[in-house]
This record gives sequence, C-alpha cells and structure tokens, in this order.
Amino acid sequence: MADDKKLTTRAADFSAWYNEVVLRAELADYAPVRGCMVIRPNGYGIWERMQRILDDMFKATGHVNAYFPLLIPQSYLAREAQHVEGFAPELAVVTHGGGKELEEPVVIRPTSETIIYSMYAKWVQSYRDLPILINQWANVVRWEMRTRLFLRTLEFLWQEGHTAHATHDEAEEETRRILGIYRTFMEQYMAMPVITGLKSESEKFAGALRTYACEALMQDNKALQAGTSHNLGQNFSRVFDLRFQSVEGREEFAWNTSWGVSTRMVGGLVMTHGDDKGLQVPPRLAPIEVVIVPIFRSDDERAAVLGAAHRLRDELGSWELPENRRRRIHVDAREGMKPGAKYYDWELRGVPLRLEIGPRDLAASQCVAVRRDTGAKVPLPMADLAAALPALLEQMQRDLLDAARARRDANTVRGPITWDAFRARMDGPGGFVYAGWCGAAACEAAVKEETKATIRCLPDPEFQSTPAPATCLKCGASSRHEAVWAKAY
RNA sequence: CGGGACGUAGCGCAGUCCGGUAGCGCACCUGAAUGGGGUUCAGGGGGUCGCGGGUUCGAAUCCCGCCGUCCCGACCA
Repeated sequence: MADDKKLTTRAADFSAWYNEVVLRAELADYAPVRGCMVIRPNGYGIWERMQRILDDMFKATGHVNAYFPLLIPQSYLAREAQHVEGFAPELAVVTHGGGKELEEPVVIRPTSETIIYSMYAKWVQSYRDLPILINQWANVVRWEMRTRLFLRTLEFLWQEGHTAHATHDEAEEETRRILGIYRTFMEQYMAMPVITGLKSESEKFAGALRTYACEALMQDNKALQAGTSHNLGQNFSRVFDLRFQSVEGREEFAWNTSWGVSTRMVGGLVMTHGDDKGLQVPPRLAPIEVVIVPIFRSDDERAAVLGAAHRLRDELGSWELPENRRRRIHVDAREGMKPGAKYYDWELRGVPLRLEIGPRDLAASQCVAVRRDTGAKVPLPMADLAAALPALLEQMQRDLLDAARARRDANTVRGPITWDAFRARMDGPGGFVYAGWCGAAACEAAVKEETKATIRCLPDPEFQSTPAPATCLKCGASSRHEAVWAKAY
C-alpha cells in the first residue's frame, strides 16, 4: 500500500487486495497459530446471517439440529478405506490428556461422518426410524499446508448435514434437494451465481458414491467450490453397521448423504462483489443494511440531525417490527470524524446503503440515499422511507446478482476449442471453459499437470451446451461428458 | 516440505551494507477550531529492535543457531 488510505487495486494484485479487504474491513485477523484466524464481529455478523438463512431452509425441509463431539477415536476414521486415505494427511491428533498419554489417540474431527453414522447405528432398528435428517453447526480442523483467510484455514466453521434413508433413490433425492438449497442460497442471498453439477471421480469426497457441488467464478477468474452434497451410498453404513429392517422384513444397510457449506463462503462473497473501494455485502446478507451518517456544524444542528437519525432507526429498525419489515440500521455518531471519512469507512466495510442527513435535508424533510454498488445518490422524502428502503435494497440485491452473472458469463467459453487455445486460455485470462471429456482419468490428470486447470464439475442439464461437445479436450476421442474446466482455489 | 521475501511502537516502514545506545508516517490520548467525500493546529503517551548464543570497550546493525509470518509450488471446503 503506497497510500495507506487506499487499497491495493484488484488489477494490481488480487491476492493482496483480498487480504487487505478482509483485514481492513475487520472481517478477520490472523491468530497466533499458523493458519488460524479470528473471525471478528464484522465477519461473524455475515456468517450469522448465513447461518440463520440456511438454518431456516434446512428446517423448512424437515431437518433438525444436533451436536456431535469434537473428538473422534482414531480407529473410527480408519474404518472406511477411501475416507481414511482422503483425510489421514490432514488430521490433528490428540495424544495426551490429563497429563498422560492416551491409550488410543483421538483425532479432532475433519468432518463427522464416522462418529455420526456410528451413533445412527445405535438409534436405528427399522425402516420406521428412517429417514434421519440431522444437521450440525460445528468447527472442524484440517491441517492444510497452505492457508488463506476464510478460503482455507486449519480450523473453520461450517454446517454438516448427515442423513440416513431406506433407499438409494431417497438418498439421491436428498442429495439433490440440498444442492438446490445451496444454489438458491448462493444466488438469492449471496447474489453469487453458481454452476451445479457432478464432481469427477478424482475430485469427489473421499468415501462418497458421488459428489455434487456449487461452483462460482471469482473476479480473478479462478473457481471457488462453495458447497458440496454427497450421496454416500452404503459405504459408511456397511462399515458402521447401520442396518434397518425393511418393510419386507429384510435386514438392509441404510443409504446416507452428507452435505456442507462453510465460512469459506465469506471469502467467496468478498471475491464476488468486492471492488477497489472494499467489500460489498448484498442487502439480504448484510448485518447492517443501512448506515446513517449525520452531518452538522453547530451544536444545535448536531442535536437536530442526530435526533432525526435516531428516530429513523427506532422507527424502521424496531425489534417490535416483524423481521421482514425491520431494517438493520446503524447510526454513525462517531465524534471527531468528518462525514467524508465516514463514507470511505462504510464503503470499505461494504454496507449496501448510506443515508446522509444534514441540516438542509431536515429542512426539506428528506435524506440522501447513496448506493454502495453504483454510487448513485437520490434524495428520499423521510415519509417514504419505510416503503422506499425495502424496494431500493431489493433492487440492489437483484443488480448485484445480475452484475456477477454478467461477469461470469463474460469469462466463460463454450463451443469447440483446440488444445492450444485451451492452454492459452488457462495461461492467460482464465475463467470457465466448457469442453468435452472422454471420461478417462488420465486425460483429466494430464490437463491438470499441463495447465493447472481441473474439472470443476460435469454440469447439470440446465448448464450444458447445445450442441454437446463432440470430442475430448485432451485426447480428441469422442466425448462422454461435458466438463467445466477452470483453475480453482 | 522445496523456492523467495520478511521480522524494529497498534499498523506500515526507514535505520543494517560502513557497529556508537532508535526514528518517520498513520493510528492513539488531551485541548481548540473544523464538519455536505479521507480536517487543521498545538501538546502528549507508547519500542526487552522475533528468540538464544557468539564477536566487540560497545550490536537493531557483524557471525552461528532457532522460531514465526507472508508470497510462489506439491495436498485441499
């Protein structure tokens, strides 16, 4: 930062810009242990909004919350071969407790499949006990080599849903239902457009039958996996002896699903909507939707302006209002800071709408509304605010999604593409490339080796191209799947 | 774990090459004025120079070792 008032621009250094936004908007800070972070109130407030909205969506589809322990016997992880292979390198293992070495080490959960399905096995006798639709909000630890604030930290917060069903089809339906919820959340609340689809074998969750994911494109044209939903088949139920008696009286293994989204989404939010002025939080997700900046000179003006500001907040933000009509409003009454400095500060923090109220506005019974996204200023009569604010905020919510979608589409390539053109694309601008794939793991690996690009997903039908690609991007053989390729976080 | 950079006040840095007992900007505190896009002036507080050892009359500075952080690669939500 040459000028420490200004952010590094995205164009100059996207990584530096990201770090500066996270730190200076006070979303998070580095903790003493490598790879760990403190989520500060501004960041946690966004996560709390995410939690509330998703939690409501889960509850509305029949799920309930529970809590399973942080510590898991090491032997549990080892029972499912693929699973242990996938997670062994990144486990944090507790070897001592109470000053003594433990007989069997316990691991800090990297995810909870093993402990949860072992418990389900105790609880399920017959098909009448199914389905089990449990979610938990928890922290998990994965000892990653390279970390980044929100995007990859040793410890992160997430929700993990774990369900058990009587049939494969029911489990598949659940897996897809959750993927749909994630997509709706990301598009309608985060204003972050995503592609949904199936993960390739090499990218799927260790222990899953198949993994579906939501993939978003960040402003640096790298993809971010924002949520995953796994059909686990009977892989875990066989290992943990999760059986039930069917209607026909047979003993059968249950069919499981698991699915999760994490605080990584906060990073996705920053990299989707942030600009060179700082963060932008979509209104539906913003802990503060509207900030009122009072403007005054004399003590008399100060009293009048602050009085009006607080009255507005009390009227439109009262806890007595139903939540859908209650505006989340903050009055910035800080002393000794000029209004201009406050504008920059709230723009950095990403508050969607600013209301300026000064003596001239009071005289005209109005205030000046300024949009964070466009910078557009419009005078609003005080009497109309209750109706005007929700309309304005919803308009911004739509505009943010439209802008993000337009940006993604402008950085997406479809249609026949030569290998050289693909390489040039990945060496240069990046972005999503839809291309054919013969289905061979060797081709997938070769593409990754030579370009760093990976298959983000085999897109769901609504995202697929017409006509479908005819040949494999790498080997030229006939294509079996259309794949979305990109460099990824 | 490999490559690169760095570690000096809350933050960002200078000082290190060429050893002489620590400085700048921002932030912070007090007072006054200012206040519709990053205020100004005056005064003030704050640092075992990452840690340990060595060389030296004397080390932020030279030497050795360790620790940590960030960036770039191999693993991953």
